Amino acid sequence: MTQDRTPERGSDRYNAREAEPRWQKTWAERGIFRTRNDDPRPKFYVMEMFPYPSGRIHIGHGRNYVMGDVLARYKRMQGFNVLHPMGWDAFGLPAENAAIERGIHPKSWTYDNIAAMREQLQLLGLSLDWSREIATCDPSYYVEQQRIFLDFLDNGLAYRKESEVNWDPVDHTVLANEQVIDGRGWRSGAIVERRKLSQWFLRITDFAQELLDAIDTLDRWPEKVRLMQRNWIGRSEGLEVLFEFAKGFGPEAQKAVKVYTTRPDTLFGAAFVALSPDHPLTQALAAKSPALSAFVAECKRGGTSAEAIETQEKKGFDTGLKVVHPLDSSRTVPVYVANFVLMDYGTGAIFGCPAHDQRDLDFARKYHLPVVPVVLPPDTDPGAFRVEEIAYDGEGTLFNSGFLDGLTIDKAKETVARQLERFRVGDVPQGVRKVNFRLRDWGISRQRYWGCPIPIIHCDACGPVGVPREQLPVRLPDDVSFDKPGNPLDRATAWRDVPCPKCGKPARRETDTMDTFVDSSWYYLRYASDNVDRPLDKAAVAHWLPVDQYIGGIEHAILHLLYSRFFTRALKACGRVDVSEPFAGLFTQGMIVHETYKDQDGKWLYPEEVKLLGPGKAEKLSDGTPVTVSPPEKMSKSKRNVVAPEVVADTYGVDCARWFMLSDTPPERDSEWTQAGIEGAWRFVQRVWRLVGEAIELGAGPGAAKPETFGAVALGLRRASHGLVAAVAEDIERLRFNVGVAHVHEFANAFGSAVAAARAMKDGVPADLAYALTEAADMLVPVVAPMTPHLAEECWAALGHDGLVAEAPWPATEPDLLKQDTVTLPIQINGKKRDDIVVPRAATPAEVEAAVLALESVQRALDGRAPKRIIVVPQRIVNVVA
RNA sequence: GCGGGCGUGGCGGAACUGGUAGACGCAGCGGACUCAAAAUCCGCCGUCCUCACGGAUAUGUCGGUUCGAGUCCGACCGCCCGCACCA
Repeated sequence: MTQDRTPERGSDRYNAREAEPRWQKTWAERGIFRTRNDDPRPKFYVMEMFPYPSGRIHIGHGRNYVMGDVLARYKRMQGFNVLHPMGWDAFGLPAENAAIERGIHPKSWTYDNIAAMREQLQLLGLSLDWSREIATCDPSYYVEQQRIFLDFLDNGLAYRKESEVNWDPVDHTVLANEQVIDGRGWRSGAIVERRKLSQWFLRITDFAQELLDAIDTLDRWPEKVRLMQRNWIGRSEGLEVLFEFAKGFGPEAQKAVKVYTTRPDTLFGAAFVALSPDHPLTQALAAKSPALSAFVAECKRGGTSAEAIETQEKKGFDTGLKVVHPLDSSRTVPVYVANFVLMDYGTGAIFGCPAHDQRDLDFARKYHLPVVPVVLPPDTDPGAFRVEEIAYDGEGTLFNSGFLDGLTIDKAKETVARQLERFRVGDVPQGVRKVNFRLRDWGISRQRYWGCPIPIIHCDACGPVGVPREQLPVRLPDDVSFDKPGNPLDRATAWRDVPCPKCGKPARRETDTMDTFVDSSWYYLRYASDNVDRPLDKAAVAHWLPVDQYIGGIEHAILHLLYSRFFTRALKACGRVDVSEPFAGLFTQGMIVHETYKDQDGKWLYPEEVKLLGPGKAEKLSDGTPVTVSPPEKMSKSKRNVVAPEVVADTYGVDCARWFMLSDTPPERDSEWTQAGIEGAWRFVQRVWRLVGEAIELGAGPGAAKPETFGAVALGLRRASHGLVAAVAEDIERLRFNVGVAHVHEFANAFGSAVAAARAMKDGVPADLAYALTEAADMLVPVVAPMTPHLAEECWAALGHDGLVAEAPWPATEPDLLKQDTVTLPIQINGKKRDDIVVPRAATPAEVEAAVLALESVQRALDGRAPKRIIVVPQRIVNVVA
């Protein structure tokens, strides 16, 4: 294995193009990244969010894989049994679009893309266990997903209900919210209708409280993500209150309407009650009132987009009904239908307190309803307090509120709750405490072809029946056509029409498929099995989970991560796994951005079509015409500001790309890809190669005996070497790759100085320095191995080591070399640095003080006076207060 | 509107729990080597004053706590991100 590649000094360049494929082949042949479940070493599970196989990757996609790879390789060297898998999030809409637009079958489009992207990923030299590769579109993967669905069904975690969707009447398809633009379908341009369909839901809300509480335990997640999840779950504590209709002002069918409020303290400020347009009472009233019916229709026309909602005016319709105030039977309050009241939150009805809620205030001003303030801000004169255009939602004490006057908001809430719990309407309490969540159950039905089939057969007699497990998987039929709008599965009669498993009568398969978020909610469990064709292996899952470090984009902060957290809990409830939290550590990496270039005709140009002339200046390579350079943006095919990994590999080698991606910018921030940057990385790679060459030439070589004593130069180098090992270990553990890179650079400078010193010695290199030079190279190479693995292998072999550095242990450090015998203390006078002093590390504060007072600079500053105070912070600093 | 984060040289950024601000890299400038260039190596590189020694000043702005503040507290300015009729 060991080859003679001793670089000749100065003349020999490291040839990445030749070396990189060679080492990748060696790794693959030896299968060193294949992980065994029965390995006795402690486990470490690191994974990056798996990619959607969209076609080809650009270098921007590589960043998170490289970061995960550095950690995986480092942990292996630290003696862990590392699981570092890869797979494909392979179902989804783009494959169907390709089928519609280009006539390519989604399956072949997807698998072709997977093949191309797998090759590109392998080019990056990632230490992945490809034997556990999965593709979510493969029946071997989704068969288990169908079993899981049936388990959920059996355990009451999956159910069917009517739900509204965005329906495109031209394409005959359901649209996601983001596919609705200005109320029209993004492809057809048809006005989108809201249609009710019977769909499958997963009961994530059963776990709302647990999902919320457990966020507190995720101490290795970014605070930002934890906060986003808390907000998304959106717990609120409130009260459901029955408002009885006033005599002669109620509907016939019911005595009272139930509203939900988190501010029962403001009840005395109630000016109106408002119902959702979808409220059953509204529907009943609209049936008899054409005017109300028209108003409801108008409300439904509004778009669902954020902008549409934001700009939408508050509108109401006075039903003419009146309710009695729950705490003051002498008062009545009008009942409106209002466009801003949501049916699927709380009870679909609210009471409005205009003085303390901006939305209610806007509504009240429009319909000339009374605005009575009931919460008085601290230190405010009750006579002078007015609410005009801005509602007051701050702290204060109650007033204008009868028996609540003088209470704090919290006390008043409690008092009202107790009161209304005692009051009765008929035989039920008028008020009931209620916790509500913003989180809704997860609708997973998609009216699409390219997704996991829902294993259900609909029978007119038996209803929806689960496909018997021995008949799984329900495979997607290949023979479908995309020449007509709508879901091809609806027309695949040979596949669709089957007998009912229960009664045998003619029935039909469910033609909806699952949301692709289902596919990604459990794939990290699938990797745990070393045979992915069998059902989830509970023991393997228990062994590997939770994932120790998960790395991916911030765009998945809410849905994917919340769904995954739900899935582990739901599977646990079904007895399938024993883990609750899937990801112990989460890291969200930044994107790679690149300048964009446009020629004079406004056409986007690829970076390789452009010659850079200076900051912000460039010309077209082909004809020398000026090019407009715009600030860096996320790499995207449409703007052509992409760099292909193959091109980088060919010119500089992938180690350069890896090194550059890890350099300079903190990994959680966006990083700019530049020509100067990749060239800097190239210089560094060559520099390491040269330094190793110098160490081979000047050093003691492998197996040399360690000298008894070391001179100043050798000792200095040894301290630097051992310090490097310790520093970079910590940097990688903390995922601070940019700092790790800086530490390696710093060491390279020290190494270079020691080499120069060795060369300058007339009588040859002394044994102590020769030993230190070899040791320095033997430490530097494993330290850079996680980051530039190919270069490291080449150096490792050149240094005369037999095995692979990828399998070598992380270098051991000598504790004595990590601490200095003396320390340099900065000396401050009145907080300003005036001098330095070198003292023994163990010096007592009294000794330091004496030495400091003897300093000429201190004497000069004191000018004969005694110092007021001397602060000695051991091993840090001394401050003399004059 | 609500919530969160961030402001450090020409640029990316470093600075452990309050203890030498600007590590390291990029760009720039000067030098060595070379017929010349590339590569490489050495030196300089926040701002202002000074030939220099040295000094002053400096982490968005203003104030506070402290022997000492980039770091802690308060107010303000600017930028970025998330959520958004959730009662």
